[in-house]
Amino acid sequence: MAKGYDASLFPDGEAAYKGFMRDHYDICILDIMMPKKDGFTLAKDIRIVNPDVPVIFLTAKNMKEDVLEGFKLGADDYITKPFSMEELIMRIEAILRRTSQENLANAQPVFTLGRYTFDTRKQTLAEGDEVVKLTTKEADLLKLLCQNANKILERNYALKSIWIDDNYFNARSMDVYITKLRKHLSKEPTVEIINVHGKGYKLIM
Amino acid sequence: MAKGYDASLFPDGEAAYKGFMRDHYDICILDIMMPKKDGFTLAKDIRIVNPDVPVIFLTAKNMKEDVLEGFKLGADDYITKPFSMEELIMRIEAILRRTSQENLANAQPVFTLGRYTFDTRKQTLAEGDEVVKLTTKEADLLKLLCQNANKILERNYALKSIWIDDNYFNARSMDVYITKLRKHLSKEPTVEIINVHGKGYKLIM
DNA sequence: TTTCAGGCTTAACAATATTTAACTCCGAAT
DNA sequence: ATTCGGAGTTAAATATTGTTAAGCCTGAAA
Repeated sequence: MAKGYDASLFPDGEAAYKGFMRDHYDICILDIMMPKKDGFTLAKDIRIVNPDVPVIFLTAKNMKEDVLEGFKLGADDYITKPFSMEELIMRIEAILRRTSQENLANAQPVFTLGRYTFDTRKQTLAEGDEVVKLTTKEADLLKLLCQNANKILERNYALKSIWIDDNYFNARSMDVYITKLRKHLSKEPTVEIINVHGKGYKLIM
Repeated sequence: MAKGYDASLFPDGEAAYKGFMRDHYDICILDIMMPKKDGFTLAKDIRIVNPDVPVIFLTAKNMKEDVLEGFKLGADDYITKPFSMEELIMRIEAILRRTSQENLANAQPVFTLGRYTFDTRKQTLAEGDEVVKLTTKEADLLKLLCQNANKILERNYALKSIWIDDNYFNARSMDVYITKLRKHLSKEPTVEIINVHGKGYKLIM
């Protein structure tokens, strides 16, 4: 898609809900007037499952009550049609700028994992004077886990990000790398990679 | 001031700049058309000193170029006059919700259940030195119960939150997990999960 | 160009987690 | 007291994850 975003478009509220449950999204842009499930209802359902994902409402209506209703549901912004694509993109970026502190974590080249020090650039895991070289995949996966420390790293997200394609075999491959990372980190009991069944993995530290 | 905010109002851009340098502000709402120093220039000056403070532009003009210009300067929102005070407040709160989010949502990670200690992050239930690993679903459900301790946890809510869909089979599944949790907690008579017929469950402690 | 080692994937099987099923029990309403 | 739907329990079935090792590919050394 243009501007380097990877986006999904759904024909109605129910399809959007199913899509949201299946994959990871950084932001939701909901049309209030949608077939089957309107934007407000969809936002409520999404909030039950994920209280944090940013939501922007999109509507032709310009009624004050609707705008207030939207913000009460925890909207991050509210755009009335007609609007320019530039403005929508600007507003999306304004929100993501605040939301994804990943940019900060992304920039971070070195993580401290208990007694270990993980250097993402050198791809090394050091414990005192003992330095272990990690393979590229090991380092990529550990980096993602560190960036999402104490939060869930979704399978889909990790697979798409490291393996590009999230098929069965790549998922098995990822499991293998989780095992390897657990072995690498096994000396440090305060650091743990736990599985979140059906969702992904979480680095606890 | 109304709504519990502590706000300062400045007659022009220069006064606002001096005010900003003197005191701490959580958010800036800048009118673009101001005497002495316009909103854009002021925003640039503020950004030099503080790249993080949220900025909202306020203007009578509705020109696209202005809006885009504002967002390029790192605006968090952009409101055109006339606007209602409610909407302004809603938009301010939407931004502050994101900005001042020191993981209030993640809230309490550890609960004490009589002799047991439940760690939601590690998904463990500890009794002295004996630590039991809970499965994801067990931990999710127990967490919901703890968050609603001594209050009723409604079936629908729990199902939507953990199982996504609240159909018959998932309700049966939830029953199974209630049984498991009761077994896990069986050594502690002061903690009990009771059923509220037709409504849900209540964690008594 | 051939060989080899490292890195990654695939396969096979083991262990866990979750759902479904079958049946029992209980509480509220008639 | 009877009936019915929700709730409780256990076990089997299914799905997901964990682990080990074999196989395959590729780039660097010989």
